[in-house]
Amino acid sequence: MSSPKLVRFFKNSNLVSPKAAEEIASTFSPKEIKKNNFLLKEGRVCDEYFFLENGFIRAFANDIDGNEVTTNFYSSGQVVFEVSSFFNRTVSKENFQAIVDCEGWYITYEQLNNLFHSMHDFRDFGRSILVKGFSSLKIRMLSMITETAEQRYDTLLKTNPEIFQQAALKHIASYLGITDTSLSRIRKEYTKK
Amino acid sequence: MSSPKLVRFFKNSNLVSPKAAEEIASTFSPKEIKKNNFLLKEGRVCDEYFFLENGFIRAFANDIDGNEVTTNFYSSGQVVFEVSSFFNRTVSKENFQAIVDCEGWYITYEQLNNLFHSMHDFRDFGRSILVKGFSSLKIRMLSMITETAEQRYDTLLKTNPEIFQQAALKHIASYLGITDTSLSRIRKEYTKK
DNA sequence: TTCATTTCTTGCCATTTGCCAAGAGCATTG
DNA sequence: CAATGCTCTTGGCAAATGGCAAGAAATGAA
Repeated sequence: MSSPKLVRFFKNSNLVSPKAAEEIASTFSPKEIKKNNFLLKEGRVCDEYFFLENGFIRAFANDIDGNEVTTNFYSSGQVVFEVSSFFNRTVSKENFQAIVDCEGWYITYEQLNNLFHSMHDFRDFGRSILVKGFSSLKIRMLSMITETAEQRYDTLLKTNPEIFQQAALKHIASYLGITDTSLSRIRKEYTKK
Repeated sequence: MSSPKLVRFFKNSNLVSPKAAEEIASTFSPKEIKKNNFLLKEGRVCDEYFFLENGFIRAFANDIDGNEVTTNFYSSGQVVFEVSSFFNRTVSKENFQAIVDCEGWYITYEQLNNLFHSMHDFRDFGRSILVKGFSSLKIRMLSMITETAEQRYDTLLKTNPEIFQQAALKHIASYLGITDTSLSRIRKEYTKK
Protein backbone atom coordinates (compact mmCIF):
# COMPACT_ATOMS: atom_id res chain seq x y z
CA MET A 1 0.00 0.00 0.00
CA SER A 2 1.63 3.20 -1.12
CA SER A 3 1.42 6.72 0.18
CA PRO A 4 -1.14 9.14 -1.26
CA LYS A 5 1.34 11.98 -0.66
CA LEU A 6 3.98 10.19 -2.65
CA VAL A 7 1.58 9.56 -5.50
CA ARG A 8 0.59 13.20 -5.48
CA PHE A 9 4.23 14.20 -5.47
CA PHE A 10 4.82 12.36 -8.73
CA LYS A 11 1.57 13.54 -10.27
CA ASN A 12 2.23 17.17 -9.43
CA SER A 13 5.50 17.05 -11.31
CA ASN A 14 3.55 16.60 -14.54
CA LEU A 15 6.40 14.51 -15.81
CA VAL A 16 4.75 11.14 -15.39
CA SER A 17 1.24 9.99 -16.19
CA PRO A 18 -1.23 9.55 -13.29
CA LYS A 19 -1.13 5.83 -13.85
CA ALA A 20 2.65 5.73 -13.86
CA ALA A 21 2.68 7.82 -10.68
CA GLU A 22 0.71 5.13 -8.88
CA GLU A 23 2.95 2.41 -10.20
CA ILE A 24 6.14 4.19 -9.32
CA ALA A 25 4.96 5.03 -5.82
CA SER A 26 4.02 1.41 -5.22
CA THR A 27 7.63 0.31 -5.51
CA PHE A 28 8.70 2.51 -2.60
CA SER A 29 9.07 1.01 0.87
CA PRO A 30 8.18 2.80 4.09
CA LYS A 31 10.93 3.94 6.42
CA GLU A 32 10.98 5.61 9.80
CA ILE A 33 13.87 7.53 11.23
CA LYS A 34 13.71 8.46 14.87
CA LYS A 35 14.96 11.83 16.02
CA ASN A 36 18.76 12.10 15.98
CA ASN A 37 19.15 8.92 13.97
CA PHE A 38 20.82 8.92 10.59
CA LEU A 39 19.50 8.34 7.10
CA LEU A 40 23.10 8.33 5.93
CA LYS A 41 26.44 8.37 7.70
CA GLU A 42 29.67 9.56 6.19
CA GLY A 43 31.91 6.74 5.07
CA ARG A 44 29.00 4.75 3.72
CA VAL A 45 27.49 4.57 0.25
CA CYS A 46 24.11 6.23 -0.06
CA ASP A 47 21.67 3.58 -1.24
CA GLU A 48 18.36 5.16 -0.43
CA TYR A 49 16.45 7.52 -2.64
CA PHE A 50 14.26 8.81 0.13
CA PHE A 51 10.99 10.72 -0.07
CA LEU A 52 10.40 12.54 3.23
CA GLU A 53 6.71 12.51 4.02
CA ASN A 54 6.90 13.90 7.54
CA GLY A 55 9.73 15.32 9.55
CA PHE A 56 12.88 17.30 9.07
CA ILE A 57 16.38 16.31 8.07
CA ARG A 58 19.70 18.10 8.23
CA ALA A 59 22.69 17.26 6.06
CA PHE A 60 26.15 18.15 7.26
CA ALA A 61 29.83 17.55 6.63
CA ASN A 62 32.85 17.92 8.88
CA ASP A 63 35.53 20.42 7.96
CA ILE A 64 39.26 19.99 8.62
CA ASP A 65 38.99 21.28 12.17
CA GLY A 66 36.19 18.86 12.91
CA ASN A 67 33.43 21.43 12.88
CA GLU A 68 30.08 20.40 11.51
CA VAL A 69 28.98 22.40 8.49
CA THR A 70 25.33 22.17 7.55
CA THR A 71 25.04 21.57 3.82
CA ASN A 72 21.28 21.38 3.53
CA PHE A 73 17.92 21.14 5.23
CA TYR A 74 15.06 18.97 4.01
CA SER A 75 11.43 19.38 4.96
CA SER A 76 8.51 17.11 4.16
CA GLY A 77 7.68 16.65 0.52
CA GLN A 78 11.28 16.59 -0.61
CA VAL A 79 13.54 13.88 -1.97
CA VAL A 80 16.52 13.32 0.28
CA PHE A 81 19.73 11.61 -0.86
CA GLU A 82 23.39 12.40 -1.47
CA VAL A 83 23.61 12.75 -5.23
CA SER A 84 27.27 11.95 -5.77
CA SER A 85 27.43 9.00 -3.41
CA PHE A 86 24.17 7.55 -4.70
CA PHE A 87 24.86 7.75 -8.42
CA ASN A 88 28.60 7.15 -8.37
CA ARG A 89 28.36 4.45 -5.71
CA THR A 90 31.07 6.19 -3.74
CA VAL A 91 31.50 6.76 -0.05
CA SER A 92 29.64 9.78 1.30
CA LYS A 93 31.37 12.67 3.02
CA GLU A 94 28.07 13.92 4.32
CA ASN A 95 25.72 12.86 7.08
CA PHE A 96 21.96 13.04 6.90
CA GLN A 97 20.38 13.21 10.32
CA ALA A 98 16.75 13.34 11.41
CA ILE A 99 16.16 16.44 13.52
CA VAL A 100 12.71 15.20 14.53
CA ASP A 101 11.00 11.84 14.09
CA CYS A 102 10.68 11.24 10.35
CA GLU A 103 8.53 9.08 8.12
CA GLY A 104 8.99 8.51 4.44
CA TRP A 105 9.43 6.14 1.54
CA TYR A 106 12.53 4.93 -0.23
CA ILE A 107 13.88 2.85 -3.06
CA THR A 108 17.41 1.57 -3.54
CA TYR A 109 19.81 2.42 -6.34
CA GLU A 110 18.97 -0.88 -8.01
CA GLN A 111 15.26 -0.27 -7.74
CA LEU A 112 15.66 3.20 -9.12
CA ASN A 113 17.50 1.91 -12.15
CA ASN A 114 14.87 -0.76 -12.67
CA LEU A 115 12.24 1.93 -12.62
CA PHE A 116 14.24 3.99 -15.09
CA HIS A 117 14.19 1.04 -17.45
CA SER A 118 10.59 0.04 -17.03
CA MET A 119 8.98 3.46 -16.58
CA HIS A 120 10.31 5.56 -19.37
CA ASP A 121 9.01 8.92 -18.09
CA PHE A 122 10.44 8.44 -14.66
CA ARG A 123 13.86 9.37 -16.00
CA ASP A 124 12.62 12.87 -16.72
CA PHE A 125 11.31 13.07 -13.22
CA GLY A 126 14.65 11.92 -11.84
CA ARG A 127 16.43 14.49 -13.92
CA SER A 128 14.16 17.25 -12.74
CA ILE A 129 14.99 16.45 -9.13
CA LEU A 130 18.68 16.71 -9.95
CA VAL A 131 18.26 19.93 -11.88
CA LYS A 132 16.25 21.47 -9.07
CA GLY A 133 18.91 20.66 -6.50
CA PHE A 134 21.62 21.99 -8.76
CA SER A 135 19.77 25.23 -9.42
CA SER A 136 19.07 26.00 -5.82
CA LEU A 137 22.69 25.38 -4.93
CA LYS A 138 23.73 27.79 -7.67
CA ILE A 139 21.41 30.42 -6.28
CA ARG A 140 22.76 29.84 -2.81
CA MET A 141 26.32 30.13 -4.09
CA LEU A 142 25.54 33.42 -5.78
CA SER A 143 23.96 34.81 -2.63
CA MET A 144 27.03 33.67 -0.72
CA ILE A 145 29.21 35.78 -2.98
CA THR A 146 27.04 38.83 -3.48
CA GLU A 147 25.10 39.25 -0.25
CA THR A 148 26.00 40.03 3.34
CA ALA A 149 25.29 37.52 6.08
CA GLU A 150 22.34 39.61 7.22
CA GLN A 151 20.79 39.59 3.75
CA ARG A 152 21.19 35.84 3.53
CA TYR A 153 19.60 35.48 6.96
CA ASP A 154 16.72 37.67 5.91
CA THR A 155 16.11 35.68 2.74
CA LEU A 156 16.23 32.36 4.54
CA LEU A 157 13.83 33.62 7.18
CA LYS A 158 11.35 34.70 4.53
CA THR A 159 11.65 31.80 2.12
CA ASN A 160 12.21 28.93 4.57
CA PRO A 161 10.73 29.93 7.93
CA GLU A 162 10.17 26.28 8.81
CA ILE A 163 13.91 25.84 9.16
CA PHE A 164 13.90 28.21 12.13
CA GLN A 165 11.21 26.21 13.81
CA GLN A 166 13.12 22.98 13.47
CA ALA A 167 16.85 23.50 13.43
CA ALA A 168 19.29 24.75 16.05
CA LEU A 169 20.65 28.22 15.40
CA LYS A 170 24.22 26.97 15.29
CA HIS A 171 23.24 24.64 12.49
CA ILE A 172 21.53 27.42 10.61
CA ALA A 173 24.62 29.56 11.14
CA SER A 174 26.97 27.19 9.35
CA TYR A 175 24.40 26.77 6.59
CA LEU A 176 24.52 30.54 6.14
CA GLY A 177 28.30 30.41 6.15
CA ILE A 178 28.84 32.21 9.45
CA THR A 179 29.56 31.35 13.08
CA ASP A 180 26.83 31.00 15.65
CA THR A 181 28.22 34.09 17.37
CA SER A 182 27.72 36.18 14.28
CA LEU A 183 24.25 34.83 13.70
CA SER A 184 23.33 35.72 17.24
CA ARG A 185 24.50 39.29 16.69
CA ILE A 186 22.71 39.54 13.36
CA ARG A 187 19.50 38.41 14.99
CA LYS A 188 19.93 40.99 17.70
CA GLU A 189 20.33 43.80 15.19
CA TYR A 190 17.55 42.35 13.11
CA THR A 191 14.89 42.38 15.81
CA LYS A 192 15.60 46.05 16.48
CA LYS A 193 14.13 46.82 13.08
CA MET B 1 32.69 14.16 -40.00
CA SER B 2 32.84 14.18 -36.25
CA SER B 3 35.60 15.13 -33.88
CA PRO B 4 38.02 12.46 -32.65
CA LYS B 5 38.26 14.37 -29.37
CA LEU B 6 34.53 14.25 -28.93
CA VAL B 7 34.43 10.53 -29.66
CA ARG B 8 37.21 9.96 -27.17
CA PHE B 9 35.34 12.06 -24.61
CA PHE B 10 32.35 9.74 -24.78
CA LYS B 11 34.46 6.59 -24.85
CA ASN B 12 36.49 7.64 -21.83
CA SER B 13 33.34 7.97 -19.78
CA ASN B 14 32.87 4.22 -20.02
CA LEU B 15 29.15 4.83 -19.95
CA VAL B 16 28.53 4.25 -23.65
CA SER B 17 29.88 1.58 -25.98
CA PRO B 18 32.63 2.54 -28.45
CA LYS B 19 30.18 2.16 -31.27
CA ALA B 20 27.59 4.34 -29.57
CA ALA B 21 30.27 6.93 -28.88
CA GLU B 22 30.89 7.29 -32.60
CA GLU B 23 27.22 7.51 -33.36
CA ILE B 24 26.50 10.07 -30.65
CA ALA B 25 29.43 12.23 -31.67
CA SER B 26 28.27 12.20 -35.27
CA THR B 27 25.09 14.05 -34.37
CA PHE B 28 27.01 17.05 -33.01
CA SER B 29 27.54 20.10 -35.20
CA PRO B 30 30.68 22.22 -35.19
CA LYS B 31 30.59 25.70 -33.73
CA GLU B 32 33.12 28.48 -33.42
CA ILE B 33 32.96 31.33 -30.94
CA LYS B 34 35.33 34.19 -31.45
CA LYS B 35 36.96 35.85 -28.48
CA ASN B 36 34.54 37.99 -26.45
CA ASN B 37 31.51 36.57 -28.21
CA PHE B 38 28.79 34.75 -26.34
CA LEU B 39 27.70 31.14 -26.29
CA LEU B 40 24.71 32.25 -24.23
CA LYS B 41 23.35 35.62 -23.20
CA GLU B 42 21.15 36.23 -20.19
CA GLY B 43 17.49 36.59 -21.08
CA ARG B 44 17.68 33.82 -23.66
CA VAL B 45 16.95 30.13 -23.38
CA CYS B 46 20.02 27.93 -23.52
CA ASP B 47 19.58 25.58 -26.45
CA GLU B 48 23.08 24.33 -26.98
CA TYR B 49 24.66 21.41 -25.22
CA PHE B 50 28.19 22.43 -26.11
CA PHE B 51 31.37 20.39 -26.02
CA LEU B 52 34.35 22.74 -25.88
CA GLU B 53 37.19 21.27 -27.91
CA ASN B 54 39.52 24.26 -27.83
CA GLY B 55 39.42 27.53 -25.99
CA PHE B 56 38.19 28.92 -22.71
CA ILE B 57 34.79 30.12 -21.55
CA ARG B 58 33.69 32.16 -18.57
CA ALA B 59 30.17 32.08 -17.15
CA PHE B 60 28.92 35.05 -15.18
CA ALA B 61 25.81 36.64 -13.74
CA ASN B 62 25.06 40.21 -12.74
CA ASP B 63 24.26 40.97 -9.14
CA ILE B 64 21.80 43.64 -7.96
CA ASP B 65 24.39 46.40 -8.16
CA GLY B 66 25.22 45.43 -11.72
CA ASN B 67 28.54 43.81 -10.89
CA GLU B 68 29.58 40.77 -12.86
CA VAL B 69 30.03 37.65 -10.77
CA THR B 70 31.91 34.80 -12.35
CA THR B 71 30.00 31.58 -11.77
CA ASN B 72 32.30 29.19 -13.61
CA PHE B 73 35.21 28.65 -15.95
CA TYR B 74 35.30 26.03 -18.67
CA SER B 75 38.42 24.72 -20.35
CA SER B 76 38.70 22.40 -23.33
CA GLY B 77 37.27 18.92 -22.91
CA GLN B 78 34.27 20.08 -20.89
CA VAL B 79 30.57 20.27 -21.62
CA VAL B 80 29.31 23.84 -21.39
CA PHE B 81 25.65 24.75 -20.89
CA GLU B 82 23.36 26.32 -18.35
CA VAL B 83 21.63 23.38 -16.71
CA SER B 84 18.48 25.04 -15.48
CA SER B 85 17.77 27.06 -18.60
CA PHE B 86 18.54 24.16 -20.89
CA PHE B 87 16.43 21.51 -19.19
CA ASN B 88 13.61 23.69 -17.94
CA ARG B 89 13.45 25.75 -21.14
CA THR B 90 13.59 28.91 -19.06
CA VAL B 91 15.37 32.17 -19.61
CA SER B 92 18.98 32.20 -18.46
CA LYS B 93 20.29 34.58 -15.83
CA GLU B 94 23.83 33.75 -16.78
CA ASN B 95 26.09 34.68 -19.65
CA PHE B 96 28.66 32.37 -21.21
CA GLN B 97 31.41 34.27 -22.94
CA ALA B 98 34.43 33.08 -24.89
CA ILE B 99 37.60 34.45 -23.32
CA VAL B 100 39.67 33.31 -26.29
CA ASP B 101 38.69 31.99 -29.70
CA CYS B 102 36.80 28.74 -29.14
CA GLU B 103 35.94 25.69 -31.20
CA GLY B 104 33.57 22.94 -30.26
CA TRP B 105 30.56 20.84 -31.04
CA TYR B 106 26.94 21.16 -29.99
CA ILE B 107 23.50 19.63 -30.14
CA THR B 108 20.18 21.28 -29.35
CA TYR B 109 17.73 20.35 -26.63
CA GLU B 110 15.63 18.52 -29.18
CA GLN B 111 18.59 16.59 -30.52
CA LEU B 112 19.66 15.68 -27.03
CA ASN B 113 16.27 14.25 -26.25
CA ASN B 114 16.23 12.34 -29.51
CA LEU B 115 19.57 10.86 -28.55
CA PHE B 116 18.24 9.97 -25.12
CA HIS B 117 15.48 8.03 -26.79
CA SER B 118 17.51 6.31 -29.45
CA MET B 119 20.73 5.74 -27.53
CA HIS B 120 19.74 4.20 -24.28
CA ASP B 121 23.14 4.48 -22.57
CA PHE B 122 23.54 8.11 -23.42
CA ARG B 123 21.15 8.97 -20.60
CA ASP B 124 23.63 7.65 -18.08
CA PHE B 125 26.27 9.78 -19.67
CA GLY B 126 24.04 12.82 -19.48
CA ARG B 127 23.33 12.13 -15.86
CA SER B 128 27.00 11.77 -15.05
CA ILE B 129 27.68 15.22 -16.50
CA LEU B 130 24.97 16.64 -14.30
CA VAL B 131 26.18 14.83 -11.20
CA LYS B 132 29.73 15.97 -11.81
CA GLY B 133 28.71 19.59 -12.05
CA PHE B 134 26.60 19.29 -8.95
CA SER B 135 29.38 17.68 -6.95
CA SER B 136 31.98 20.23 -7.83
CA LEU B 137 29.63 23.04 -6.92
CA LYS B 138 29.02 21.38 -3.57
CA ILE B 139 32.74 21.18 -2.95
CA ARG B 140 33.13 24.81 -3.92
CA MET B 141 30.29 25.79 -1.60
CA LEU B 142 31.90 23.95 1.29
CA SER B 143 35.25 25.63 0.66
CA MET B 144 33.42 28.96 0.54
CA ILE B 145 32.11 28.32 4.04
CA THR B 146 35.08 26.68 5.70
CA GLU B 147 38.14 28.22 4.07
CA THR B 148 39.65 31.68 3.98
CA ALA B 149 39.98 33.53 0.71
CA GLU B 150 43.69 32.79 0.68
CA GLN B 151 43.10 29.05 1.05
CA ARG B 152 40.60 29.10 -1.78
CA TYR B 153 43.08 31.01 -3.92
CA ASP B 154 45.77 28.49 -3.13
CA THR B 155 43.56 25.55 -4.02
CA LEU B 156 42.43 27.11 -7.28
CA LEU B 157 46.01 27.88 -8.24
CA LYS B 158 47.05 24.30 -7.65
CA THR B 159 44.05 22.50 -9.10
CA ASN B 160 43.19 24.84 -11.99
CA PRO B 161 46.33 26.74 -12.94
CA GLU B 162 45.04 27.14 -16.51
CA ILE B 163 42.43 29.58 -15.23
CA PHE B 164 45.20 31.98 -14.25
CA GLN B 165 46.66 31.83 -17.71
CA GLN B 166 43.38 32.67 -19.35
CA ALA B 167 41.15 34.78 -17.16
CA ALA B 168 41.49 38.32 -15.86
CA LEU B 169 42.24 38.56 -12.15
CA LYS B 170 39.08 40.53 -11.49
CA HIS B 171 37.07 37.66 -12.94
CA ILE B 172 38.91 35.14 -10.84
CA ALA B 173 38.30 37.32 -7.80
CA SER B 174 34.52 37.21 -8.07
CA TYR B 175 34.72 33.47 -8.72
CA LEU B 176 36.57 33.16 -5.42
CA GLY B 177 33.96 35.34 -3.76
CA ILE B 178 36.18 38.35 -3.10
CA THR B 179 36.90 41.73 -4.67
CA ASP B 180 39.76 42.29 -7.06
CA THR B 181 41.36 44.49 -4.40
CA SER B 182 41.43 41.64 -1.92
CA LEU B 183 42.76 39.21 -4.47
CA SER B 184 45.55 41.60 -5.30
CA ARG B 185 46.52 41.79 -1.63
CA ILE B 186 46.31 38.04 -1.21
CA ARG B 187 48.60 37.53 -4.16
CA LYS B 188 51.06 40.01 -2.70
CA GLU B 189 51.18 38.16 0.61
CA TYR B 190 51.26 34.87 -1.20
CA THR B 191 54.35 35.55 -3.26
CA LYS B 192 56.27 36.51 -0.14
CA LYS B 193 56.12 32.86 0.91
C1' DT C 1 12.54 18.43 40.65
C1' DT C 2 17.40 18.68 40.33
C1' DC C 3 21.62 18.22 37.99
C1' DA C 4 24.26 18.12 33.88
C1' DT C 5 24.76 19.30 29.28
C1' DT C 6 24.06 21.89 25.37
C1' DT C 7 22.75 26.04 23.12
C1' DC C 8 22.57 30.80 22.78
C1' DT C 9 24.06 35.45 23.87
C1' DT C 10 27.34 38.96 24.89
C1' DG C 11 31.74 41.60 25.46
C1' DC C 12 36.35 42.32 23.98
C1' DC C 13 39.61 42.39 20.61
C1' DA C 14 41.95 40.70 16.25
C1' DT C 15 41.61 39.69 11.49
C1' DT C 16 39.67 39.70 7.14
C1' DT C 17 37.58 41.88 3.66
C1' DG C 18 35.26 45.77 1.43
C1' DC C 19 34.97 50.51 -0.33
C1' DC C 20 36.98 54.44 -2.40
C1' DA C 21 40.34 56.85 -4.76
C1' DA C 22 44.79 57.44 -6.86
C1' DG C 23 48.33 55.90 -9.61
C1' DA C 24 51.06 52.51 -12.31
C1' DG C 25 51.23 49.26 -15.98
C1' DC C 26 49.53 47.50 -20.47
C1' DA C 27 47.18 47.11 -24.48
C1' DT C 28 44.36 49.00 -28.24
C1' DT C 29 43.32 52.33 -31.57
C1' DG C 30 43.65 56.10 -34.51
C1' DC D 1 53.60 57.87 -31.25
C1' DA D 2 50.03 59.75 -28.50
C1' DA D 3 45.76 59.29 -26.44
C1' DT D 4 42.47 56.46 -24.32
C1' DG D 5 40.78 53.02 -21.62
C1' DC D 6 41.24 48.77 -19.04
C1' DT D 7 43.38 46.14 -15.41
C1' DC D 8 45.93 45.70 -11.48
C1' DT D 9 48.05 47.48 -7.32
C1' DT D 10 48.26 50.21 -3.24
C1' DG D 11 47.01 53.14 0.81
C1' DG D 12 43.76 54.60 4.22
C1' DC D 13 39.88 53.72 6.57
C1' DA D 14 35.34 51.43 7.75
C1' DA D 15 32.52 47.48 8.25
C1' DA D 16 31.81 42.65 8.74
C1' DT D 17 33.01 38.63 10.78
C1' DG D 18 35.71 35.47 13.72
C1' DG D 19 37.92 33.62 18.10
C1' DC D 20 37.69 33.23 22.80
C1' DA D 21 35.64 33.14 27.13
C1' DA D 22 32.01 33.89 30.44
C1' DG D 23 27.46 33.73 31.70
C1' DA D 24 22.44 33.06 30.78
C1' DA D 25 18.91 30.23 29.02
C1' DA D 26 17.02 26.13 27.49
C1' DT D 27 16.97 21.26 27.20
C1' DG D 28 17.37 16.58 28.52
C1' DA D 29 18.30 12.93 31.86
C1' DA D 30 18.07 10.83 36.29
